Amino acid sequence: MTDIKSPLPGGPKPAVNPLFLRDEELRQAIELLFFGYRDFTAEPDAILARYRFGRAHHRVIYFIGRHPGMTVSGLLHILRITKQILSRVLGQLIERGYVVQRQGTSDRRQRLLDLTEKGRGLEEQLSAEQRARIARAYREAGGEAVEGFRKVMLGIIGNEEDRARFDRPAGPARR
Amino acid sequence: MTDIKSPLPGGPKPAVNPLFLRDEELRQAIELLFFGYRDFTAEPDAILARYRFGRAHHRVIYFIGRHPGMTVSGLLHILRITKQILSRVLGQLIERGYVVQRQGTSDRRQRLLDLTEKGRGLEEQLSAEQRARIARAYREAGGEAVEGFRKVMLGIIGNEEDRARFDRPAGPARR
DNA sequence: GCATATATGTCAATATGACTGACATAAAAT
DNA sequence: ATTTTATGTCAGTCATATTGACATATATGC
Repeated sequence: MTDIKSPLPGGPKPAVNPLFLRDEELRQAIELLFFGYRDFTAEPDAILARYRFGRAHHRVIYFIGRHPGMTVSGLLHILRITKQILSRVLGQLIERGYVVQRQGTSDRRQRLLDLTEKGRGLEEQLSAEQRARIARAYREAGGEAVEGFRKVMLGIIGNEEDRARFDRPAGPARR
Repeated sequence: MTDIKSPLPGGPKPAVNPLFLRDEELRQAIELLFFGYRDFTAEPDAILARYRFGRAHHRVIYFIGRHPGMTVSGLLHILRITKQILSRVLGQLIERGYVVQRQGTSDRRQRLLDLTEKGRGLEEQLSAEQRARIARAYREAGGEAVEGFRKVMLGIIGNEEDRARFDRPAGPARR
């Protein structure tokens, strides 16, 4: 697109947006993220409401499901919330039988967290909606677009540590 | 880059994962959105906190700035919140001089909303951080990736009406 | 072994964002 | 003239999130 860098093959003067990253394009990106995230979270939120859970419960369930044996401090680090609010949300999930704790073996101060069967059921139900939405979007956009989406999203994620999660540990394994 | 569409120059069989949309890839997308949105909103949130405003104030300021003369019901429709909470947030913004109301001309029941100079100043400050983040990500990812990002995000946005906002009313004006 | 640091938990106070439900007013539409 | 629409407001409730203070158990360093 927009051939900056390529010196315009003899045509009339460039006239193509000299800045390229113009305000309109950047604002559209802001809005894509806003509307996208709004819609991306709407369905799980509706399910959660039926359980009298909130979005925070979803995130906790999601990451424990993704990383069984996750510690409390691991969750705090990912979610960037305070231990007080995590403690409450986690306490509710444990009390209602979605999550279990066990003591760490090498460090017995740690509480290792796992989903119960019930927890895996809810996790599946919640993320199924999101996976279906992504799958549809990916399918319609095509493989090349998906690569572009990943690149841009990785660029938006600020720190290297978080980016490192996406080194395709079990990714599409293409090539 | 990445020459799909060009039919693989005589190479060995495609062998590209038959399912392609596997669970791992979809979960990575979920996490890209989670981490991306988290980082995307972190800086504005920090600025807003200094004004004792919240994310809701940001969204209201953003969309009024984007669409001067926006009505209350227009905001309600975009933000998908109740009039009660909008009324409170909007009231605070008006009271503190960031937004002004004027009566609609064709329909005098309407309150048309605009940013004041002060409001534009704050809007600029808030979205500058986000635009800089996107600009960096776009620049690093390249134009083709940006197109892919847009395609996928549009796919994630559920309804046609919201998607229609992105018909490049003033987009890159390519071709 | 003692001191310190870390992992976790808990009590309290506070703010924001969001909801439902009920009701009110002004103006437009039929 | 009645009804509908655009907006606003009061009241109650809940989830998410904060800061600050303090407690306990366990590791770790010296």
